[in-house]
Amino acid sequence: MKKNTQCDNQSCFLCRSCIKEWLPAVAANKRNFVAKKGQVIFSEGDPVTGIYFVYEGNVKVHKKWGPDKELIIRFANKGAIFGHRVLGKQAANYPISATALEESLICYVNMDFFEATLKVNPGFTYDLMLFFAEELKEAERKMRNLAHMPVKGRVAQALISLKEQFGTNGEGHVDIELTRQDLASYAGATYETVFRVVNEMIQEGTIIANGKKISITDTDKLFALTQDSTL
Amino acid sequence: MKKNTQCDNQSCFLCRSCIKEWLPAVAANKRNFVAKKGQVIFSEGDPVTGIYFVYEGNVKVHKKWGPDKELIIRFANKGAIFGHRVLGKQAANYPISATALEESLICYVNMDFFEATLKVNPGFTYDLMLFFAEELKEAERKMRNLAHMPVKGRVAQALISLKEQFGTNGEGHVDIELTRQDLASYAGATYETVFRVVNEMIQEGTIIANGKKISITDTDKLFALTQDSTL
DNA sequence: CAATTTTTATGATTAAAATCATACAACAAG
DNA sequence: CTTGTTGTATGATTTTAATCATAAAAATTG
Repeated sequence: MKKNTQCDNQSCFLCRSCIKEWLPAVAANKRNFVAKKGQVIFSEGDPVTGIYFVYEGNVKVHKKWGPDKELIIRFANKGAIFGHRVLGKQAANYPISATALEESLICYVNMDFFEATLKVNPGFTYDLMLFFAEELKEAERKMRNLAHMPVKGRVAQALISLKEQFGTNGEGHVDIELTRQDLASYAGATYETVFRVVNEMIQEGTIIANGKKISITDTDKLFALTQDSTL
Repeated sequence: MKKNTQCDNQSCFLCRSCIKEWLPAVAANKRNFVAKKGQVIFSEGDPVTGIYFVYEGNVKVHKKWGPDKELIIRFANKGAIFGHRVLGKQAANYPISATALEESLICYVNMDFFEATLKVNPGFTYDLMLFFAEELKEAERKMRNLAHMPVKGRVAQALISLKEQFGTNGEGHVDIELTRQDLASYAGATYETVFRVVNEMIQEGTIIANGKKISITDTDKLFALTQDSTL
């Protein structure tokens, strides 16, 4: 049950994409820490000090609206980078919050070191650019979905994305346990609406849910919900 | 009234960010062409062949939903890059469509040359990455807005963004003429709803509209519409 | 393990925004 | 310059999803 308190210096986005010669510098400059379940790692509006990586665990990246609404932008799990939206700006603020969904081992490097890394590793800069391009493509798809796709489709899409990111475990259910509220925030809808929509999906035999454990039983039907009906 | 048919090799994102020594290569590889008003430059799903820049004019980047709905992701005007979401992938497809809103002078480079440019110009890669980071931050804000902000706020935000991007001309109105339908597609709402909301804003003295010419008369009031009321 | 907090569950009501319907104006094209 | 198309204008109706209200489980914690 003893957990690691240090990362292995080779799994995260940073260590994978920079040249080997730079790894000792990373090791010297990184700071590992454990974030407890529910712990806010940084909050929207906080001054930017550095960039984060997930070595183990799962972190939600979210953006608030009012006191009790939020949109979950993405989940950062093993290897993922977060807090990277603000680069090249001095004294900027994080545009999003990051909260651990489970106990997570986080790796942190400050901004100066991160910028040095970019300078020394053109390959890393290139990979980061590709990653951004991919995220942007995805973000634009989600924007379109939020604007035009009904909630049921968005929930279906959310489940598909979760399955893609987290895979399925031995019992066949998507390997992440989210509260219905978090699923709702990820789909961009309210808890109640998502609750109803999930029930419909269960009724229709598209998914099976046992509390937070959700299995997709009819991938085609789920996928069909994400398509506009007119095609 | 004679218009340019060639760009000046110095104004667009590409020419501004790469080293001077590379400019002759750009000049040799670029292809300029004029896109007429309403002309579809490429369409969602088309195979990717290269990257585009706007030398003059205005291009909407949009994503369809069904036969008669779309979300306008952004407008690309003087100097802007578009069609850049898909990089590092061979044989991918454009995830969005690009349509000229007015007669525009476009500059095109094929994918091979663009990737060569990235290799030879680490500074360009870096700038492109920063640009992506900025766009992503903006996209995430828009996602949150689409999920939680009412239409009126989204229209207000759309007008503010348009003013930021296009400025105001001599008569004080935002220097872009959009159909109400395009404004609606940009705000992620229907024509009718936007029509009503714009009328409200006029009534409330926030903006003045003379057909497609829109002036912002009360910036504070407009801005207030984009904030969540609970703060 | 009792107490508190969080999460799930579900019906009833309301509000927001989409859809439908229709008319007219402006503009482009033959 | 008349005809078709595109954009504007607006009321009525319907749909979707949010809000409100309340209860019961479940999970966490002192």
